[in-house]
Amino acid sequence: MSKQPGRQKGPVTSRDVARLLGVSQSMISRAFDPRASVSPANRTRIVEAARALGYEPNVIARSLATRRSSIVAIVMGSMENPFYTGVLDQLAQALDEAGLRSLLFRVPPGQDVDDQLPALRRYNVDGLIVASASISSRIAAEWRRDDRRVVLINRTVPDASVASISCDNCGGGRQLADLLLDSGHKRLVYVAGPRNTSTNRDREDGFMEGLMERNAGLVGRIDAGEYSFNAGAAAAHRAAALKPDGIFFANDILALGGLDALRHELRLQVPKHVSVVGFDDIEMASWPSYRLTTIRQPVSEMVSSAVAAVAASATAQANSISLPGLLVERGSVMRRHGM
Amino acid sequence: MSKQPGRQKGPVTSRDVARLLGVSQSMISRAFDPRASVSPANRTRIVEAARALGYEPNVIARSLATRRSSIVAIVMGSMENPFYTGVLDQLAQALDEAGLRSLLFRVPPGQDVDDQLPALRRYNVDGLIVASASISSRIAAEWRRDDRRVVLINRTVPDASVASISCDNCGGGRQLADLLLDSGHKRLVYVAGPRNTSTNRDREDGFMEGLMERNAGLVGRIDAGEYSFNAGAAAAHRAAALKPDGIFFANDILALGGLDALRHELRLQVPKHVSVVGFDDIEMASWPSYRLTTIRQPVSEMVSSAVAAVAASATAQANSISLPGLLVERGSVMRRHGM
DNA sequence: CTGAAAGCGCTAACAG
DNA sequence: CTGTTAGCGCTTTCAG
Repeated sequence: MSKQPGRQKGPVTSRDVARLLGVSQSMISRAFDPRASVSPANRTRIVEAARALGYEPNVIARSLATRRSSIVAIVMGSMENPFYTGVLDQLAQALDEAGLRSLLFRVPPGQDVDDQLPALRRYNVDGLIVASASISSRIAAEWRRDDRRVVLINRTVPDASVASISCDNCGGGRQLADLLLDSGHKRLVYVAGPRNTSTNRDREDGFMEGLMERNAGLVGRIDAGEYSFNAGAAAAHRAAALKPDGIFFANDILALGGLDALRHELRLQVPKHVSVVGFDDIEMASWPSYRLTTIRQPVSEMVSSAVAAVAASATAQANSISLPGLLVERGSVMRRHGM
Repeated sequence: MSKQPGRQKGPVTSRDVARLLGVSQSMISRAFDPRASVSPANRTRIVEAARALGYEPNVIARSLATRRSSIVAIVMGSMENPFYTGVLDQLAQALDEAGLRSLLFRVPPGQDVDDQLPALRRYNVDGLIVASASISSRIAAEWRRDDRRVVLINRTVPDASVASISCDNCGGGRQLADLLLDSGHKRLVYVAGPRNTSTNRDREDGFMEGLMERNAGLVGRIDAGEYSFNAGAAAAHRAAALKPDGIFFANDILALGGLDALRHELRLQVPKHVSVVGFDDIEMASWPSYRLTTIRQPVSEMVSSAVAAVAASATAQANSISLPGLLVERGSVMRRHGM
């Protein structure tokens, strides 16, 4: 009936370690808290014993006691846009390196994030990184009051109290306007993404401002409706009717779809007959079949800022960061002479 | 000093509900367990009160008590291969629909999954879905003994006790061999992916068997080393030296890279000069620039089987499922006459 | 610096 | 069917 030493029933707990060493259980808990006071001698004794027994603090129990979990939720809307799969990949990695776990939370299209967020709270999630989805500032405030950070990637909200980090979409739009104008384009079309996204709005605003400053304008504006390859192709058909010499698609996936439709369905040459530019610089933009000139979003900086923000202490102030995009010129724009 | 009713300090707990209704706390716990016995009258009274107070059971506490979490970990190796981002997307959605949360666990390239798995155990993760990574059968057995299901997607292990679900890679390889032979190809090259993956091995085996059965063979075999666009391009250069009339790339991303290199760097026409086929049917394979003939993996079936397996009761038997792939013919293979 | 004790919020026997 | 009583494994005062 006596306990066999080597053969525990469950996983080893702090009490097992305590018993082995003849110290109190709370001591071994402290030994794993850097800021707690334990004599150096005991601390090393404890970590050694812990390793020997294969002890690791149970995160769930800790979470129950502390009300934190060191897990952050990544909220994702559609993953149709490859840009976000890149973000997700880097995010997961960065969080991991910061000692945080990622709970992936995929919002079905058409569903509102806000409704699902309370459910997340029950997991004691420490923070929220929202990419490719929106969130009401009321909910954001609730989380904040509860000392849980929320940061938006590539989306901004009016409420200044919620951290958001994004690319300078407006400035990017301007750069593209300048590029197209400088190279002599006269008949420009803008293909818009979903109308309720701030990315789309800012890119368009920047582009339009850039044009107007130089007394130029659009020959037309097409609404693609969503960010997808097929929507880009469909938009290209409608755009082609306008006989443009340059098209700015609100993002790369749209541009790629458009490019292919222009070439393979509309029998137009890009860039000879019409130039096209996009935004994001997803991986496929650099593939030889496309060679799309576009604005590169500084994904890794965005990701590390986001992780830093979510890991920041509660006292830290929520601020919005906007990082400049980089124009990368490839083969989809041609200099036009004459006229 | 008396408690104000409306103004709790923390979130509302089961005890708050109990107090309000004048019943025991355990009763309210039972009310949320369908299999527990509570008088119908009380049950409805409780759920109403709960809703009124905004009570929801705390998952962490539950997890501590039950040693389960309704969280399953998705283990992902590289997300470079777009095939897996599709899998991930669907997986997250399917798990969500099954009432499970997904903890995303990204294994850095070159790292071994096994080392990180114990860390996951501390989260009381109910199960493990491993995609694009390997796991030792020792670890798998450990989890299993602990009543936590592990299922592999697109990877098999010798040990029959771990569930695995994959596409019939071997059969797919055969189909491709037949296709290429039927259309009169004589100089075939196989471009291999990472040598230690079962996907690569099976596809190659199936392909070779298909060839040998018809007394055909390869004119060469190239090792791409990894599953990536650039690796495919590099492999295409080496393959071209062999003057092939048909190339089977071990998967689509390789094939796409190869296709582009063949056309834009090697100045070869596909399929006129050389046919190419891939495997997976990732989204880009259907893009007009590529129109790649390939084998479609039944991703949604694979995903739902995986979720079913991970949610299965402990008594359920771990079995391996292999689903047939579907040949989808597009424009990258040409019928060859003569000789 | 260390130990004792009181929770965190829930589940699960066990009596009644 | 319902209440009581122990925990789950850890953190955190509070004394010593």
